Amino acid sequence: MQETFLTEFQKRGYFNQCTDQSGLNELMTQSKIKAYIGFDCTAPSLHVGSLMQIMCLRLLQKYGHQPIVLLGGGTTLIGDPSGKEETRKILDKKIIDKNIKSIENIFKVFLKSKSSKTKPIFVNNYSWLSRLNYIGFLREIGKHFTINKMLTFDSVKLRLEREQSLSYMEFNYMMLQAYDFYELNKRHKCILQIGGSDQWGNIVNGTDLIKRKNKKQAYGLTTPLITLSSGTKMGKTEKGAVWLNKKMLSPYDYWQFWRNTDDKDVVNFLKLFTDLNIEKIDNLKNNQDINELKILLANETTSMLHGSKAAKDSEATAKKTFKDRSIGKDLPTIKIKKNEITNGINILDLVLLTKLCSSKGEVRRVIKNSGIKINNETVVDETKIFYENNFDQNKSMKVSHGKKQHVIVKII
RNA sequence: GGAGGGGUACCAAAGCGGUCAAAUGGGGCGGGCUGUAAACCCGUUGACUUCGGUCUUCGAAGGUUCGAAUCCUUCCCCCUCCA
Repeated sequence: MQETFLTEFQKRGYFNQCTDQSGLNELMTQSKIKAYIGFDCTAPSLHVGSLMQIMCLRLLQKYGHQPIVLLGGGTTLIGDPSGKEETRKILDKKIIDKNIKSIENIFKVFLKSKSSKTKPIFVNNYSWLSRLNYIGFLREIGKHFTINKMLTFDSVKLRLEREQSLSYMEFNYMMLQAYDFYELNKRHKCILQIGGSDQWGNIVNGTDLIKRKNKKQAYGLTTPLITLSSGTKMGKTEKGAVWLNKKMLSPYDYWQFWRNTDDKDVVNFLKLFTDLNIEKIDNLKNNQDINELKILLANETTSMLHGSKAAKDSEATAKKTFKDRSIGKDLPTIKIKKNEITNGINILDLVLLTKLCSSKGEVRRVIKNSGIKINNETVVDETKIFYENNFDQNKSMKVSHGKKQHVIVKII
C-alpha cells in the first residue's frame, strides 16, 4: 500500500479521531492541501506538550502539503475553556504579542521554508477576530450555533456539571475557533484542522460552520493526549516544564529530559518525536540496548530543535558528567569574583549561589540527606567553608544536588 | 431573597482554646537498590538562625483571652437546598 500522510500519521501514533478518514485520505492522496493547527500564546514559548502538533506540521510538509500555523493572538485574549476546570487569568494583549513573536521563532526551526508550496503560512487570528462586529457576527455566525448543542460539548458540560462558573466570554470561545477555521477556509482554502483530542468539539464546530456557510467539505483530525506509561502527563524535568525555547530550558537540559524517558515510552517517543522511519525504529528496538535508544532519542530530538552540534555537545557533557563524573562543558556555569572567595565561602551560600536550592534551610536539609556533592564528594558538614584551593586548575568547581543536577562554579 | 455547609501548606484532607509550623495521603526533593529507567524501601517537605531560638503562616480585617487554625464581630468568596 502506498504510504500517505494519513497512513504514516497513523503508524506513528498521532491518530486519535477523524471526521472522515477515508475521504480525507483520498483527498490528500490526489491533491496537496492546506491544513492548520492553532496554538495558544499564553507563554513566551511552547513546551513539549505541543511537540506532537509540531511534528504533525512537519509530516504535512513531508508529503507536500502546506501547514498553516495559527497563533491565537485573538483567542488567547478569551481563553479556551477546554480541559480546564477553572477560568484562566486573562492576559494582556502586549504580553500576548510578545509571546507570539517568540513562539514564531520556534516554528521557524521546526518547519522548512525553502519550497514555496510547503512553506508554513503564519497567521494571527487577532487580525480578523478583532475586526468582528458584534451584531454582524451574531447574525452571520451566531445563527448557526444552537445553545442546545453547545451545552453538550465536553468543555461546557464539564464546567456545568462541576458547577464551576463558565463566563459568557469563555462560552464564546468555541464559536471563535470555528470562525477561525471558516476564515482560513475562505482566505487560504484550508480544509483541514488538526488538534489535540481535547479540541475535537471545537474542530467539528469549524467543519460544520464551513459546510453551512461555504458549502464546502472540511475535515478535522485529532491527536491523542500523550500520557507517560506511568499515567502522568509528560513534560517535566527537575527544573520544571520542558520549554522549547533555549532561553527557558538549555539544550543540555532538553537533552536530559529525553535521556530520562521511561523505558516503556522510548519506542513510542522515537516514533512520535523523531524523523527516523518506522521500520528502522522497529528494527532498532529489537537489537539496541535500551539506554542506547534513549541516547538516540535525545540526540534526534535535541538536534531537531537546537541543532546537531548542541545534541553532540549535550551527549558529550552527559558522558563526562555521568560516566567519567568529571566536568562537562555544557553544565550551567555560575561565575564568582575572586575577591568574593578570598575569605572563603560557606557551603550554604555556595549552594544558594548555584540556585540548586532556594533557601539555606533547604541546603541544610539536602546535606542531611547526603544530597549535596562538591567535586563528587558528599558534603556532610554544613559549616564547611571553601577556599580558592578547592577549585581545580581551571578555577572551576562542580556543585551537585542529587545525581542529576550539576552546576559549575568558576572564579573569574 | 430565605435556610444550611464550607474556605487549612503545592494538591486533597484532618484538627475545632495551649502538647500546632499544624495528623494523614498524593505530589516534590534527597538517599538506597539499579541503568541518569520503572518498581520498591528509607528520609525530608514555611523562612531565618550565633542551632539556644526567632519571625511569618490556617479566606480578609478587627476583637475576647496569659494564650486562637480553633471562640466572637464584620466583610469577601465557594457549595447545597428552598423561593
